[in-house]
Amino acid sequence: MPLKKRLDYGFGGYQSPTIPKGPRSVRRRRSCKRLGEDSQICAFELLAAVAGKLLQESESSASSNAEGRGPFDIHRDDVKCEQFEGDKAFGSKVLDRGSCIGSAFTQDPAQADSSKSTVEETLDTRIDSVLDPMSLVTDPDVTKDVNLDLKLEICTSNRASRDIFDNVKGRSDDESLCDGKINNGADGQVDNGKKLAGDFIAANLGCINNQIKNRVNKNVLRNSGSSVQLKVPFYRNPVSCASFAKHRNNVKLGIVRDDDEKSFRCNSSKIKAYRPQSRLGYKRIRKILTSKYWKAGPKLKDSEFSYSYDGMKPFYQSRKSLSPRERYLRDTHSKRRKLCDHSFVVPFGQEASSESISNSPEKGVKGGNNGSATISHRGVQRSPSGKGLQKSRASNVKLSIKSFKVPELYIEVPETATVGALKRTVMEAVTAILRDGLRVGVVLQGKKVRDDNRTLQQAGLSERSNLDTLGFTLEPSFNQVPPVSPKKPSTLGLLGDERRLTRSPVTPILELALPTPGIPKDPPVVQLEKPVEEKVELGLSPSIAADSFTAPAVANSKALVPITSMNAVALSPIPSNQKSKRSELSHRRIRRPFSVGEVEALVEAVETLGTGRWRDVKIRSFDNADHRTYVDLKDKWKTLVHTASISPQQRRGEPVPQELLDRVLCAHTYWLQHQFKQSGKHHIDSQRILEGQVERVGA
DNA sequence: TTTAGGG
DNA sequence: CCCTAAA
Repeated sequence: MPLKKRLDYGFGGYQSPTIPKGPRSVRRRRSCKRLGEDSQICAFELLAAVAGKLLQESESSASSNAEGRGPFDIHRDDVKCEQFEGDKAFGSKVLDRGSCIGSAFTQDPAQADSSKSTVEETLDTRIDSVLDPMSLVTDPDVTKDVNLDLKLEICTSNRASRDIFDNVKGRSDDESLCDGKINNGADGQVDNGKKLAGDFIAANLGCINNQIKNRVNKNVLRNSGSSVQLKVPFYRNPVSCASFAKHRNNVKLGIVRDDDEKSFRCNSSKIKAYRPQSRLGYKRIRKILTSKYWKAGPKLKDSEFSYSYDGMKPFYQSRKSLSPRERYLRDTHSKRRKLCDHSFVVPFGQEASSESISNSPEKGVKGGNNGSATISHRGVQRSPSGKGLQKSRASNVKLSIKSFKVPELYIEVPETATVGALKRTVMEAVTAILRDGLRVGVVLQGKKVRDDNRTLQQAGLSERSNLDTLGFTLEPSFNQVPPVSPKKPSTLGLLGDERRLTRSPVTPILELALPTPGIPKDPPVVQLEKPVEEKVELGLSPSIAADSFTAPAVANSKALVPITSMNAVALSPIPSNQKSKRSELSHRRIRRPFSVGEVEALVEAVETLGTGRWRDVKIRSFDNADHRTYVDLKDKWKTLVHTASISPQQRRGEPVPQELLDRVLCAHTYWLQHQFKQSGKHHIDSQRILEGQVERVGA
């Protein structure tokens, strides 16, 4: 079948050899795009909330939860929680009408709308209802409200710290805060936590709670007079649920929020200070923050946590759950890589803290009991003792982080699943997120500060002037590991281990088959998707930070498999190491065939956004896939169109489902027409056009 | 930097 | 995937 340069699939005689492209100046930078881009699901928050609720319920069966106990009130076989941004709505609707070649565009705007509202309402209720329990979980004995006012003081010291949470875990006494006794600290932590939080029943969460309590409540709250409150913005107004593919018999829930200032219940003004960075900066930050990939973790069992050896691991980890080998790996890793160079030191005097911005290796951070947590950056590897204390001449940089946002999370469970199953799924997801640990990154003026040895001054942070462009990021400790087949739960553990071993710049590419989005899985599926931007509000100082946080794909003991939405699609680990990148520069990139899942995501995005907006496509569906550039996506689309236009016999490589190819052709055709309309400024009745299209297709 | 296309 | 002209 000959392929014309531009395919022309029916449209009454319309030929499109030369489709005028809209001038670049016309490129849309609509706000709605931003909407879609920014809209993230605060799923983690929901999860946390739900988990809290779970806890509550398990604690007292007589819990008086007023809200319905039933599952989310979703009545359709196939509910799609999706809200289209302007463009998308249009495109989808139109496409729907024109749904050519059978299965192409399955979205029914009407249905989507109605169900959307239903879902939203339900979720709203739901979420609200869990809010209380959450606060309880977060801090049963200290926090009275859910507002967060975690004040951090960044001491402009050179003192390197292993990682924030190591230090946060710090003791309440005057013991050295940064003595690097991670293990010991962790031990005490756990034990103590158990004692303190003995009444937490749910094992997993209990574990987490314990540690949180210890590290946050005990060490921060108690030690300091100031308050550290976790603010958990529970939900934001539903704005858009990114790309839900239609699944038979599965209900996907997307907790949606908007990305507006209203999301932040306090200090919106400060948020605004950050906002102006606008899309570009935002995107950049997200890109950076969104570090790569989370992998499915090993199955979870109460006693079976596997912890990352990375950054904040100690925060969530209990030593006893580590095997010797794990411990070894962890330790060696932390030594080998200065993973986290920012430490979260518990409050002790702002004045007394740290060294100046110069390269002084070791500065203790101690002092008055002023209650602010201190983040000390040091440019040098932490010395063993870390007890040093020196007065600094340089002024401290004070920051207050008001809240952390967590990753968007999609949960997919069969309609027939029980509420209990849903709860367990959520619980597992939450647990897995925490279990795998996080790292902290620093972003300054939209750029990630990679050099951990740089001083704040050197990084340009020595003065307040730059604080407003300072951001902290939460990053997954590990690269995402390709999801495993649901049928092979046993491999989960292996992967879990393997990922530890393979996280080197030369990590081989793991290309595992991904479940096709269109194919419902029996086991519940939890997916953490698109990273959610995280904002850190700064209280004392003029700085505000943005924080992003990628979501881990989570697997439960039943072999949960992340569904494919490109954002969660298994990604081959990419060397985060710039050097290796550079050294490889000018080399041809390795070939990375698109998986079906990726194709699906691409198709979905193009259906929505159209061709010619590859950057947007990238952002929309491949934001996390750093190895897919918009050029790649464009190229892939090109080949897809070609593939779709040739006979199946001529196709090579991994077969793409015909359904997808059909959608490719349909979208391709549609957008040709659409572009034509746009550029020609002809306001042709789309209905008629599409009707014509349908006729032709039908014929 | 992003698009659009040829290689 | 790469390379690049254009915008």
